[in-house]
Amino acid sequence: MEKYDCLKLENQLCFPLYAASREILRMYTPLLKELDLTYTQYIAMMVLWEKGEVTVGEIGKKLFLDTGTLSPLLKSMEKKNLLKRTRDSKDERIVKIRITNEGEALKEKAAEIPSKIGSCVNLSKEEAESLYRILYKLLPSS
Amino acid sequence: MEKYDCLKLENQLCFPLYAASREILRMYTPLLKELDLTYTQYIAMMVLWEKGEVTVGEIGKKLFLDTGTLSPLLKSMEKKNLLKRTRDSKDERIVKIRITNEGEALKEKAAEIPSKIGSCVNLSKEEAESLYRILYKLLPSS
DNA sequence: ACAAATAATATTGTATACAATACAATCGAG
DNA sequence: CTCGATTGTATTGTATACAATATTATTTGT
Repeated sequence: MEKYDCLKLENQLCFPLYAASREILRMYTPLLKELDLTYTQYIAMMVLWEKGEVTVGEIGKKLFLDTGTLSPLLKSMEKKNLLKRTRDSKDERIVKIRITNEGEALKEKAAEIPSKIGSCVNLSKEEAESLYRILYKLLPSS
Repeated sequence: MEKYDCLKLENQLCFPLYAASREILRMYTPLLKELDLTYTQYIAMMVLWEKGEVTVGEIGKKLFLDTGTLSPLLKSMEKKNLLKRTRDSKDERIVKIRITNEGEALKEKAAEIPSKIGSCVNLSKEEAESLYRILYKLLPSS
């Protein structure tokens, strides 16, 4: 092993992770476009579909995104009537994000997306499970 | 399995892929800052450290990035004297990217980065190999 | 030879990401 | 009680990403 071999792309673990992530995002784009959502908006909606109402901070923790990303994202989603932002009356620092009926309705169409993606991704069940498990080891356990 | 269970974050394969990718990028950021590089610039340098001279299109193919990302990236790297851009005299459509001495010199410092990252990532050898193999299955085989 | 197709790169427009900073509201030790 | 520390969001600045479009140069069919 040469001194600089570690700097070759094919010897890096991070690079295929980065590239595969973008590759899958690109697969989602045309499907999500039919719902007028981006991928980031889609996973934010996932939190709302499950919880109904959450704070900005809770979304950030779940998605590993900071407010620099979320603030403008949530504002643009409010403009599209997917959610409503309101300051908590008890603690004015907190902004509560509540899903609207329109946002809730989108769930129906969205439910078709995962299987469409699944059929494009060519992994065995074992590989998918293994990938899932290893990826979660890379995330901060909180 | 409920109809909407597929829309839960924890049942998604794409989400941990996306989150883990960003997580690792964040680990690189402070290390690369010492070299005044971003991660995208770093992997572009990897291509140059290995090849010396390549076309824009070749970099794009290797990194799975399109010209909308690469054009401004390579221009800013030229400003930092890491590389030189020149039109091919035989085919004026092609822009050749050639590493400079300054860019070549950076290789020395960069060689320390992979091991530093490796020591932060808590995967066994088997897990790392498995992850690597599966991720490459997600990339277009070209 | 030359118009149409193709190829390589650049530009534009939109949407993230995230570090750094700011700021307002609440908490907590003394 | 009160002021410094902490918390929750927002803003700013910089750097990607990528779809869509444009531009310029070669290639190709006839």
